[in-house]
Amino acid sequence: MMITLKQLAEQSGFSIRTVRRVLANQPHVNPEKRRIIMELAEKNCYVPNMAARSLRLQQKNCVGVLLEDFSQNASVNKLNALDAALVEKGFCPLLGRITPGAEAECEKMLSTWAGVAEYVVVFPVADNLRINFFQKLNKQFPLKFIFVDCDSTDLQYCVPVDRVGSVRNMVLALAEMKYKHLLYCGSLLTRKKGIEEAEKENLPLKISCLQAGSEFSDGENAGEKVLASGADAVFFDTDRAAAGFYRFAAGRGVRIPEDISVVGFDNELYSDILTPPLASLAHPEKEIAERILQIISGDETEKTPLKMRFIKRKSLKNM
Amino acid sequence: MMITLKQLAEQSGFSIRTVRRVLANQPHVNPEKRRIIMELAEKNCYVPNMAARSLRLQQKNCVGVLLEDFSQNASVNKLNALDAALVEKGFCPLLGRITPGAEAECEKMLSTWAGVAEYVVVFPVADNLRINFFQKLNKQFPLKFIFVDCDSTDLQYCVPVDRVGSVRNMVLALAEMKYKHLLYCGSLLTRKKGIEEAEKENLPLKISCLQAGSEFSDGENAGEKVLASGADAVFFDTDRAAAGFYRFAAGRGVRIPEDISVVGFDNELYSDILTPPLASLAHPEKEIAERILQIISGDETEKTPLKMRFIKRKSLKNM
DNA sequence: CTGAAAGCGCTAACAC
DNA sequence: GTGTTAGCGCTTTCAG
Repeated sequence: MMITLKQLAEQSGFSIRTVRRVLANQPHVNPEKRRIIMELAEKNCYVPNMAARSLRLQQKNCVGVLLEDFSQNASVNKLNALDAALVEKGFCPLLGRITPGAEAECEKMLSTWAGVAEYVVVFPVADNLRINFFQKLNKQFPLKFIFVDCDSTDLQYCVPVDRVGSVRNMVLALAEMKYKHLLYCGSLLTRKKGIEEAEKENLPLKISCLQAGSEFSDGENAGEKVLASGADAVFFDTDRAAAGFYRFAAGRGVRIPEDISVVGFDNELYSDILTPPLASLAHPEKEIAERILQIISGDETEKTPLKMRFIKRKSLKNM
Repeated sequence: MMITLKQLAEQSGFSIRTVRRVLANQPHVNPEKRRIIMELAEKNCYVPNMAARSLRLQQKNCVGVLLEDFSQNASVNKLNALDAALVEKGFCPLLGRITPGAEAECEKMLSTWAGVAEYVVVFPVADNLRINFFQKLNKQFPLKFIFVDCDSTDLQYCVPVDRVGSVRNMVLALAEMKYKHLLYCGSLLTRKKGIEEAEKENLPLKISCLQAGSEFSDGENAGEKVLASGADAVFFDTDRAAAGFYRFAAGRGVRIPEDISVVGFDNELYSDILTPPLASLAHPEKEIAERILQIISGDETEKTPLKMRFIKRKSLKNM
């Protein structure tokens, strides 16, 4: 099935060393012999065995990627950007998942990564981080974990994303756009803190809060209260919740953005497809991938938290 | 960094063989020695080296997964289902991408999979399959390719999905729901053929076709012509195109499903979030994953093409 | 019950 | 220019 150097050596009549020289493009080989060996290798589709190579060189060219959720929270966008960056540098992404409640399976999986991967990138659903579990992993496995978008400083490597500051900046931007009254509808800590940071600025913008969940149905169910608030703009925990509000609005004949403007969070794949396109805070996928590669390459220079991008779309006025 | 069996043997004073017995839970070890070795291994977080293990056992426990697109065509749903199934059986998914135009990089990546993976699952964007390239891969690499949702019979392993028959059945279902006039708006071959198959049934349902692309903007731009057709139901190539029509409808005050019912294709993550929720043909992700695992496990029994599920939602009448 | 040793495929130091 | 050989960490056969 898989031809080896040794077999190539036997079949060609030359030694392993010479065959190796040819296949590794090293000098000091008789051109004629080189040609013969090259042909033989191509004919037999020689491909080096990665397991043997890793073992011998003591180098691991896989990078583990751990996702909590394949369908939400724009994690797929991050995976996409990271995958592209990894492959470009010759690394192979090993895909895994952390399912809350299935920690044992996760550990089993990680143990099969030892020896082929050195780093493991973890994309946790933030605000939902089980720090203890990750710290245990950090100690238990001969793997270097890189935690993305996670505030703890105890963990070996981190790619911090400043959600709080990004929310704050978004609020400032809304104030600049002459909005009068912003309602925050949600319950996630980072969003709340960002709102509070913005409040400290004494903006000419009234800010009020409505406690609600972060799912589609939460946004839909909060609809009446959102309207009752009299706000001219509403910010939701997630694009999902914002999409729920869209449905409520459609049912009630509420016009977006004429009656009320809407901002979501995560910039999901569908945000642009909704009508009107939903303004949202986008994760800096590219920059995250870059940082991760810096860490893996050993030149970890930048440590400042990354910012999210405020994507203005037609769910805001004058877009 | 990573402790080895040999080091464990040296530190404990016993032989590699004995240490191995303990760690592999094999019998015939003095209980006291077992205890000592066990403790030492735990203290040092011993994890077996996968590269060495693969090499020695000549078995590959990674499975490559090749995606064409991370954001469209519900490929993420399939990836999700496959990943879950693979991990459950103790396989590690190796993630890769096929970018049209970047075949060379794809080959480079595949060559790094040799020795750690035996099978590679390919999720091509159907109707867009570059058979030649895949056949070349099949010959060139010591890897067994499993092509999902792909009609060619020349390729070693296949998990066929009967798109044509599924479209046909969807049309029959619409006829049963008393629709009078269905418009197919698109250009993809499998959809067209499915429509043709349905036409052969002489249904009490007028069927007409409108040539259009499969992207969001295509659905949006086709809006006027769709209305002009007088159809009471329209079927698009993709959910994306259907979502484009939603936007047109919102702008023109066209009510879905009162004025016209809509059906998409792919059952994207957002289809349920649109207002009204978009009826669509869903890929049989779970069944695909099952078939793939059957092939990998060597008991390839079922060969009949899988069917897609017609997901009825409120973009249809009386839902 | 325990240990010595071979070998998976690859790489590279060392000879000639 | 070319060949021999040790060894990465693990598994297993064979001897004691």
